[in-house]
Amino acid sequence: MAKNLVIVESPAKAKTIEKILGKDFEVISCFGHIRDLEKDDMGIDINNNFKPKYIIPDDKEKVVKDLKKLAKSTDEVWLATDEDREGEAISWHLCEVLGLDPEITKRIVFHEITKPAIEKAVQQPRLLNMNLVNAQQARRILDRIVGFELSPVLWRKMSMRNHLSAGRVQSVAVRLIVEREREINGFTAVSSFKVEAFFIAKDLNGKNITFKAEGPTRFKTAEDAEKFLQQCVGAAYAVKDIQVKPGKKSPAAPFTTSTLQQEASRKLGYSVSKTMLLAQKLYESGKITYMRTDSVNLSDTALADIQKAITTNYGARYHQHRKFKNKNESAQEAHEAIRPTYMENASIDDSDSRKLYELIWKRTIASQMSDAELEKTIAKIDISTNHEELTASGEVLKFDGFLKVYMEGRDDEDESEEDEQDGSLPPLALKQVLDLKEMKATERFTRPAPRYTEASLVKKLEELGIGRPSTYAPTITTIQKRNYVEKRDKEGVKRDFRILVLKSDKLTKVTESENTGAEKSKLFPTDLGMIVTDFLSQYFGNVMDYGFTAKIEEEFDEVAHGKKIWNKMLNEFYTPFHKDVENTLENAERVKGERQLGTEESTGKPIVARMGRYGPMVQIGKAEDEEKPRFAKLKATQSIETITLEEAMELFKLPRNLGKFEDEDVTVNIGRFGPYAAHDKKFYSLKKEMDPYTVELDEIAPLIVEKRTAKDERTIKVFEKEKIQILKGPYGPYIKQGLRNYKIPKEKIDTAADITVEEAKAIIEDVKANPPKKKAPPRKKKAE
DNA sequence: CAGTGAGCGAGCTTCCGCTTGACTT
Repeated sequence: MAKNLVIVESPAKAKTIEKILGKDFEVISCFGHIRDLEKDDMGIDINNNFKPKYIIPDDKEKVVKDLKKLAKSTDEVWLATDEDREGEAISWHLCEVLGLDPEITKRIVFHEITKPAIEKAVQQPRLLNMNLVNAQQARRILDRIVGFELSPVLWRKMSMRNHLSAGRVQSVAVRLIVEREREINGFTAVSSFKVEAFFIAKDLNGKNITFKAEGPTRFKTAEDAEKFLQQCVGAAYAVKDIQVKPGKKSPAAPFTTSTLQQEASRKLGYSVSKTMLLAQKLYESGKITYMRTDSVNLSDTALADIQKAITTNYGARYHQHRKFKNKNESAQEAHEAIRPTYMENASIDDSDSRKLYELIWKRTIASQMSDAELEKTIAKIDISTNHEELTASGEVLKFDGFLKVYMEGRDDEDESEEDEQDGSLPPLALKQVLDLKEMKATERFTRPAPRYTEASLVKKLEELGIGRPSTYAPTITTIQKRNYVEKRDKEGVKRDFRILVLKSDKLTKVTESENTGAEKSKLFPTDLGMIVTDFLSQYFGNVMDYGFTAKIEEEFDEVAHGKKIWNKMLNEFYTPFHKDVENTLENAERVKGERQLGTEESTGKPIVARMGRYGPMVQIGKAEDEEKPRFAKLKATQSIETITLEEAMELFKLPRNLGKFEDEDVTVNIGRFGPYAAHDKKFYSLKKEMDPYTVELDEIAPLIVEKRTAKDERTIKVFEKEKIQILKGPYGPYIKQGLRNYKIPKEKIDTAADITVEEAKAIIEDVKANPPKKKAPPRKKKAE
């Protein structure tokens, strides 16, 4: 047994550190937090100065048991959890649980897993910082209060009330998406005319090439643009001025969790959870450093390693030492930036994670490479018939620098409308006369801000200081699981635009069309998300404010610096917050999100769109009317906020009766699992390309026949009387009786077709007697 | 698998931030 026990958070880290520290040290992982607030009564004694009640969660009991055993049989325990608020708290919980004295237990910290950093840390142990621990407790308790007081308000006040939730992070994330959607819905595109002239000139080899020059202004109307082009009839064009300016581009900082998620989304099309899953794999196999980090820092050993790789691969001229500073104030920088552990591996074998690894490798390398050097040329071109001038600009790369390896991607949000890459210009001389090929005035439209992708939402949250590297991916999963937000594509719509062309002194007009507004894999708010957001914003404006987290983070910092008492700070938050909760429970009406659409022509009955118990719907007539109201579910892409009366009426065309097949009616409707046809008490899902509003009987009939034969193929054997079937499933053959399925024992799988009634019955009895183990055991009620 | 939609109200749900495994009726 080693003399010293070092406890870290991550097992992969434990392995590496143990190698560095040698045989006197055993390094073990506690797998993150080992205690959490109890769930009953929120786990907080609010009337007793917010005294927390901590328990060891079921899935941590084994870890804690092992830690206790090791701690007992060792001379000294060292706490080496991460150097941030959470890490400090984990160390304190370890003291409490393992019976260590926080006044003497050695606490060590390092920001990088390198031999010098760790050896240095061991030589300079400190003690637990209780102020920092208290800041963490305040953070934890505040989040619990917000979550566990707001969620029940939703259960009481929403018409759909199962599994709803609210929280400091998730509710603001949903709000961002809701507000962006409304911004887009309320946006009106304005058009203007952009003038481009195409000239011909000789390049260095004497070959004619075409280059582009832009007009002086954008014209608001087609008339103004036409007037300008008319003025250019018969004009001569000459170069009036040439300016050449040097320029440069610098590489981006190495990856943090958030920038990795953004780039993997832009360049590889990965969801944030896919990125994190692959990064975890790379980390566990020792290929990259820790993947949940907000730091852009690189260790000295890494810097030396990177310099070597650059010099070997590209030459010394391509290396430039850089130190990046974090732009983000909320960063806690407990780790390094995300980088390969060994720069000599430019790629790896694993096919799943190779692309992500190469992205990390390139980004890391590029971050220590020279600037790219450019030469920007701007030429002004005179028009003889008026006083206006045209501008041609070109950019030539003089030295590629970091661009040899890597260029950061962009979100459409950052792009201005004219974002075409400037090409190179032919050599031009002052007063040179130019041949005009043609001049065009093209109608262009302003665009609303794009909807968020998962990754651009993470970027926004990070800017607001909301959430942490370990929670970005789970938060995005949560708001989708709660059905506040959904990820989907949107088809664009066709739009005409006008072009005026001046060629050989003749003006012509053409109209072309383009597809606009198409989006792929974007986040859309659901009706539920909008209604919940509106409700929370109305009654809990403070928590829903985009600056709320930043504000309380400042207070947590004050606690961490000993300038504020943690429970006093909590009390200042809680008193008004809880008053809002009580007031809302007492006074707020149940929310239906109702919107009037108009009246039904034939009867004069009101038509509304609203939230029902099973989702958004439209309703004709009122509940208190003599005749029952009619209901119809909204389609997946429709929303209460934007549906029109015409679209609503269309929904009432279902169910449709298509006529008879084999003497039974065939009806078509949309159910819980999408469009289906019903025939002879059986159901058939419609194929994706079939539209339930227009589909015909002769398209449904093959569906019915097809399902019958598929069922025959799936069936191995049937015992009619006992209602037992032996069927072929995706995991192999199984037995079905009534609605329940039973697993066939391994030794009989291959001869499933030979199973007799008696054998099948025996298997069923056997499974019933020894039910298969469930994934998660049912929650234990305390026996005390 | 594929009805529903009012109101009453059993008993249920819920947060954020640290960390990884378990698992195919």
